[in-house]
Amino acid sequence: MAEKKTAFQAEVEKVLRALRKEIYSGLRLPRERLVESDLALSFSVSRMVIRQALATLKTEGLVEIAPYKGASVAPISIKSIRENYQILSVLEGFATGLAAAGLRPEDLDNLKNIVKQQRALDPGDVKEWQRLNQDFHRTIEKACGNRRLGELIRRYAYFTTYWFLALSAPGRIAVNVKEHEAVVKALEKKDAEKARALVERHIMGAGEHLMEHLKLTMPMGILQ
Amino acid sequence: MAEKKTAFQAEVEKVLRALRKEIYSGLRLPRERLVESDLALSFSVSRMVIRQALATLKTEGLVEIAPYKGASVAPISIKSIRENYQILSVLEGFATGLAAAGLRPEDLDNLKNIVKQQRALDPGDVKEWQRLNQDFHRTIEKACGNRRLGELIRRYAYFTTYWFLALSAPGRIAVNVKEHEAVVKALEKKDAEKARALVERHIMGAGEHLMEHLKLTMPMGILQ
DNA sequence: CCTGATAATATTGTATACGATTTTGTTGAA
DNA sequence: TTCAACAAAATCGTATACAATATTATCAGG
Repeated sequence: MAEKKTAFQAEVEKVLRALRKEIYSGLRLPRERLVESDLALSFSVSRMVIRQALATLKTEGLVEIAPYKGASVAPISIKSIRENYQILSVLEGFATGLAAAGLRPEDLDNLKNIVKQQRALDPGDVKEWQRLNQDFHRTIEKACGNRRLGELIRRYAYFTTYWFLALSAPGRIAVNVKEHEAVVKALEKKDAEKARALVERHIMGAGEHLMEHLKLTMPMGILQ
Repeated sequence: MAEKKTAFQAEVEKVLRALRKEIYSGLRLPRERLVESDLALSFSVSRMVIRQALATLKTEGLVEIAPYKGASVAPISIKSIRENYQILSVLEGFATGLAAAGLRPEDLDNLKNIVKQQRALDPGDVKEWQRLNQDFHRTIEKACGNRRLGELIRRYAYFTTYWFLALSAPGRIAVNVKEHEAVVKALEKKDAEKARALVERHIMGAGEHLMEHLKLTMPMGILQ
């Protein structure tokens, strides 16, 4: 994206990575205030860096900003989760369809390898599963040949690493791996339509499953 | 989006509208430099306002910004046009599918009315046609029930009003109106799948037509 | 006249300072 | 006690000032 970075921008990205992690790991809970001067102090960075980072997080939907009131971790609602998953599933599905055409042999090998690792995984190792899952989709995004689409997907994909999203994962891993296998098979046959449909349902399915799970297990009040 | 606006933000939006118009009307040509202090003077607004506006235009893909070199109108390439149309067609198609479910009767009437006006239009009146076209899609975006999706689409839709994009319009109006009619029919039947597919092809088709047109008529050098 | 080096100018990047707004704390009357 | 009114403090928003960088102009040597 940015060919050359200034020191300022590098600092912003550092803060960005840190804050994302703090938010989606659950260290910062929804509605928690993010005071600029505090953050500036704790990251030993100027307040402008923090402001820039917060503005970016706003576009990712992770924080809300109100004039003169400041930033806070965005509250999560079933509605916002659905909105995100819908967008992500559509974009990622489309990207996969595009990738079916231009996929290089080494990319396909890479995907097969990822799926194999996933199948061999300890069913409780959610963290590693999440990493492999990310790798899988990242590979496809790169291969789709639409740079702008890739950037867009990445922005929305941060969402899926939210702390509570992992809650529903253990029961999904087996299903997920099967779906990945089907996607790889479709890509191998260069069946763009099928690959696209599979991924779309794959992601939206994960979303639906998650939302059901949340409705049952979440203490009221955290969700919106 | 923004519940409350500060005076600063209002000024930013004013500049934003003006600059978008200047760019996509052709007043500012690709690669033209956008010097902050000049713009600040001509809009009688602080330089910070300009900077904020330029940053936003960057996310819309209308301008490029390089550190210490400043902003310039983004050069257009066939590739970037294709990327934009792909994204837009997918998102708008999906939104239409969603809208099929939740469309209110008055929205449907509204759409029918727009199409009727379009059919009665003087084939040379590209400006009015563009306006109606925008109305048509805006109505659908609002009815889709996914706020975030609507925002996203709007960001990418600015692109389609680029000055040279209108060049290919006259030969397209008849086709376009027919396609709109088909979409309305699908919506009336609440056939989400069909509405989605129609819109997707509708927009991507417009994109393909445009790109063919540009390859033939554009003086080399303006395109990238 | 060209070319490279250097100085002068123009332009952008950002830390700082200060005004605007919200939030918190205090006080006194009902 | 509870509440409203006001004051004080905290926090945010942004214009300004200056530093960093890029661009243009100048000029000496070939």
